[in-house]
Amino acid sequence: MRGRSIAGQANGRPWPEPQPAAGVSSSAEAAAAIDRAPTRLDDRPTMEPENFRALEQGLLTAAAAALGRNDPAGLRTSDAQSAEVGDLAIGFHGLAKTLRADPQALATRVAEAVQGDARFTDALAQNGYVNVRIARPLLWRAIAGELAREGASFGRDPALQPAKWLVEYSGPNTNKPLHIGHLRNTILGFAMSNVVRAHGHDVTRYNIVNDRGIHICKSMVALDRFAAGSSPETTGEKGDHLVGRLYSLFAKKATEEFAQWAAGPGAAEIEQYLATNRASIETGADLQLRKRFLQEQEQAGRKLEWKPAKMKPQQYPEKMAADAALERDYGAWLQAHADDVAAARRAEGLKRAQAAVARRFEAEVSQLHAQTRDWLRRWEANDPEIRALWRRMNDWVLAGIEKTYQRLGVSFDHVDYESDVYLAGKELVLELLQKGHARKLADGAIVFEQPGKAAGEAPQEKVLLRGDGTSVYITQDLGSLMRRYTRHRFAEVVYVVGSEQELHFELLFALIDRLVPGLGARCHHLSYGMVELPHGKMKSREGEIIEADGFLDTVEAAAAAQVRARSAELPAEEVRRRGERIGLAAVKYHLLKFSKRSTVKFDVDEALDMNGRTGPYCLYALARLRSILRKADAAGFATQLDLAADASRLAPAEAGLLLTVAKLPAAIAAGVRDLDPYHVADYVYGLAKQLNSWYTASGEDGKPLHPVINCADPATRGLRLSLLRLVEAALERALTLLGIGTLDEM
RNA sequence: GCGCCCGUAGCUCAAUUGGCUAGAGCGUCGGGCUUCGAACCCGAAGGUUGCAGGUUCGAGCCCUGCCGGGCGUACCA
Repeated sequence: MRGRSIAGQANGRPWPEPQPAAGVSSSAEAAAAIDRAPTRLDDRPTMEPENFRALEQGLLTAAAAALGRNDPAGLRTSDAQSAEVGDLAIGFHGLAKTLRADPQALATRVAEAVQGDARFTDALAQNGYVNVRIARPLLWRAIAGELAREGASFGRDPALQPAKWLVEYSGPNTNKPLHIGHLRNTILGFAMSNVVRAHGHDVTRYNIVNDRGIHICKSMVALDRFAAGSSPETTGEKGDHLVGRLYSLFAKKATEEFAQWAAGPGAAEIEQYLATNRASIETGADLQLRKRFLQEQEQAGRKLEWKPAKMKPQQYPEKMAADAALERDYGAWLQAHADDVAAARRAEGLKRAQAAVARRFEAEVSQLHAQTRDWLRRWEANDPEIRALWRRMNDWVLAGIEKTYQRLGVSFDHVDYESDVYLAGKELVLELLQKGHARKLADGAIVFEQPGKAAGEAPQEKVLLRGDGTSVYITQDLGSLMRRYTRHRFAEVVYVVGSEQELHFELLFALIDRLVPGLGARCHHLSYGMVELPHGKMKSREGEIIEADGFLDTVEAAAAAQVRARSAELPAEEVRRRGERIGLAAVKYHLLKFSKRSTVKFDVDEALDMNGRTGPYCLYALARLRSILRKADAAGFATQLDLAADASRLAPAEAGLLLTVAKLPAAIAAGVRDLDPYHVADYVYGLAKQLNSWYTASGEDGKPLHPVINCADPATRGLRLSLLRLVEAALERALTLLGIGTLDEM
């Protein structure tokens, strides 16, 4: 599993020509797909559309033909305005512009032509759109046929040119367990890789383990000095938790060491700092107090009014008077809070002094930090003793993290270790230098001039290689990216990394583009928002994190408690199993239901909530559906998909379900287009909701509108059972793409 | 300071990439279990899409300027 040596790997130049870009999605590709699709239904009326997409293309071609055009360029389908007016719509605003025509006139002409087409049963022209209803038998055969043919690969784009994709996600550190931030990354990345694969591409999943650097040395030193002999075997802890605890222990001991020093030999140094910086400290503290005062006032509805840009001159006197009053109150407030003022100044002074002195302390006084630095040097020098300890502790952590991946149900095809790749890239930087893309500073550092973003802004000098020849972050990423390219010749690569690293990836992609022209545009940063903790509600101190395993335990236990409450007779083991599934579904769906840019405010209560737009809701809809199928089976009814079912009996809600089933490929395509699995999460909920609504719908008399097992008419019952098979397949498929496992019973 | 992202219902978020009447969940109020699973369904109230201009047949989406928030701006990773 450990990555192979990369020695000599970077010698394969010159790099081969890049492959033609296999686009995420482009108009050219769409046009090519239209050309390829067998859509000339009007020429060959007996030909059946092989899938929903072909049906849409058939409609577009018919519309184009009605307007005297031989291809549907410039037209595309969208959702009908409502289910009452049709299944699909076409808007004519764009075409009207190029034709210098009235959109409504075009829509009317198309509506008239479509009326006479047996494939369509209704056409309504309104507001420059035509809303069309598709003949039910045709709709049924196209969609049911597509699912029957595609099976487990339902959702792919048959017109797609498959390409090689790499998706990198998770990126754990070996000094601590996974936390809630890793959880979003890992769930998002795994779902993304599934969605790209489902679209039809060849995907390789990558993980990158940050297993080297000063952080892991701290855990090692803590073990050495304060916990000698500890191991997962002796303490019974999960390896990642043990090492994480040692890392915290190091921080605690280092703080103690500093406090001791500050109270003794360092006291004079701190006092001196306080004396020299007194004025600045008092200003800083006072500013904070003023901010506090203004916040208090604002809550009471008062604030500084002086904003000349927004004021009319005649308002000036009034606003100035208001502000003056506020200032007077501030003076009084300060006097009333004299103790606070003194305390704030003391606290601010101490904070600054410690920050200022701590750096010197760490570098010159601290024994702990000295040992850590020494061990890092020995690690880099391949000291066998240090390497052995490092390897042992990394293995503890990785074994622990692997367990977390297993319970999450995520996996990788390749794992890179930074300890293997961190030296790669030096030669690439030298190559950039040779080719004139980078230059050398007086101290030997090699820098790249990243052009300024704003007009007139000076270019930023980015260091690619330090003066002493050592690598920085970008060096190793450049090396591993090139290594992956030479190995896989990928068409596209996706890095799932938080948005705070956008600049880094811009630089990385600009650099790789200099080495392999055109490659930069095929590298993507799936940049997602932060996971915020609700500070108010949870009293989470700064730096405190929610650790993944414990969090998952909490959610799964809460889900299990609900299962137990609902079905008391269930064996404990089954309660636990369902709790796991439901809890995981809740967490995963919560992390995927927002678009990627959105910051997720991780309210544990909200993630725990099983009602509303949640994972458990989706699981429930599917479990309910499966319950019907089970009972139908037991009653002796055929429940397999019947392509020849009489679709003319489809109720409106059922045609709607059928249409939604058919839109899974579009949701997947949108997910790939935006590099955001959120579209699939949105799809699942929409389908589940539609199913629940259909299920409970009743007529004026209060009787169920859509009985299945109790349906008196065998043909309708068969059709409904078939439809449920389709919905089941679509729900199962979409949830699986999100990495959410389903249940037969809840 | 500069750059990127964001600002939509009380709260949390969508909006088919510039198109039909801006939609969901939570919360609030009201209704629905003697028939296939109520972790459900139906209905109601709730919007000057931060503000001001501009482009367009058409703007939540594009442009400009403000206001407010987040992130970044390392020879850290």
